[in-house]
Amino acid sequence: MPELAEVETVRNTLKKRILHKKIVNVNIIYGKIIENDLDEFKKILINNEFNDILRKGKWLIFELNNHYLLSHLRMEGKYFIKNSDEEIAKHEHIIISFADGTDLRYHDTRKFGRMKLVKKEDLEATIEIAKQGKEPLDDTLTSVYLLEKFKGKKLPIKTVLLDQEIISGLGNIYANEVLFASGINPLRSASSITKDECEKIISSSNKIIKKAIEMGGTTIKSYTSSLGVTGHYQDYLCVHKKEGEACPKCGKPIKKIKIGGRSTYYCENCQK
DNA sequence: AGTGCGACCCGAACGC
DNA sequence: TGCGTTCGGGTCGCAC
Repeated sequence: MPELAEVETVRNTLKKRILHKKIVNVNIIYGKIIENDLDEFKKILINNEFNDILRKGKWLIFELNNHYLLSHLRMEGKYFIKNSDEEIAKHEHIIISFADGTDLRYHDTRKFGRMKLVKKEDLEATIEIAKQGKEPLDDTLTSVYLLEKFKGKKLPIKTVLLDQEIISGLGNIYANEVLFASGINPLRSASSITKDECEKIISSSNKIIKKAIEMGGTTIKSYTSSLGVTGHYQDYLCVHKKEGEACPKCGKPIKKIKIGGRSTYYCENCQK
């Protein structure tokens, strides 16, 4: 559950459930998720509380007193809310217990997610946050901005759309979908993209991300959030994971290739 | 600097 | 059936 839309869904659902509850215990089962010293991590969280949850790109930002907890779900990170007396399930790696007898549990089959505590004053300088580019829904994401970023880049446009320092929040699934919606061949170099095509990329990203947020995100693998929200955007995918199926526009079979080591799906006929 | 690629993980899907 | 192998997903770090 990798992308901006999913992270936004998690943010909204968790906000309703965990704010202003005193943290009484932290149980770390798999520590490599956490980038801080583990004792330090526990010490800062215990007796603290979450005051708000923010988001930047695909990073969740839990606001504590004096600190922020950054959390990146990567592919399969999930948060569950459970009663503290429930048995710890497989793949639950970090358990944050509240005074009211509930837990916030971080579950990650692939153990790819990351967490990091930073002091409040250090947030903006934190490399993971500082590097984030403009978000698809941000008004300041303009064709002028994209043209400037694409200038001189020989890399395929597909690869460049995945660069979080340029557009923050697009992952492999949506990059495939955005290029299909924009009628752009994923192999073209970023520098060959015209201003008009930049406009198309922006409007398609907007449309796709908005729809995906509305649908609770995409779920290639079955995903149910802590609150029973299931992503339904997969019902709207045009090309991703559709190798050999008919293109929704022209009916020719969808092709699958690798670009920069990543699966890329597109229609040769519709994407020039 | 820009670019390319392996490493990190492990369940699912695939091949035999 | 059961085994071994491959793949995928986002990001970092290292090598060129």
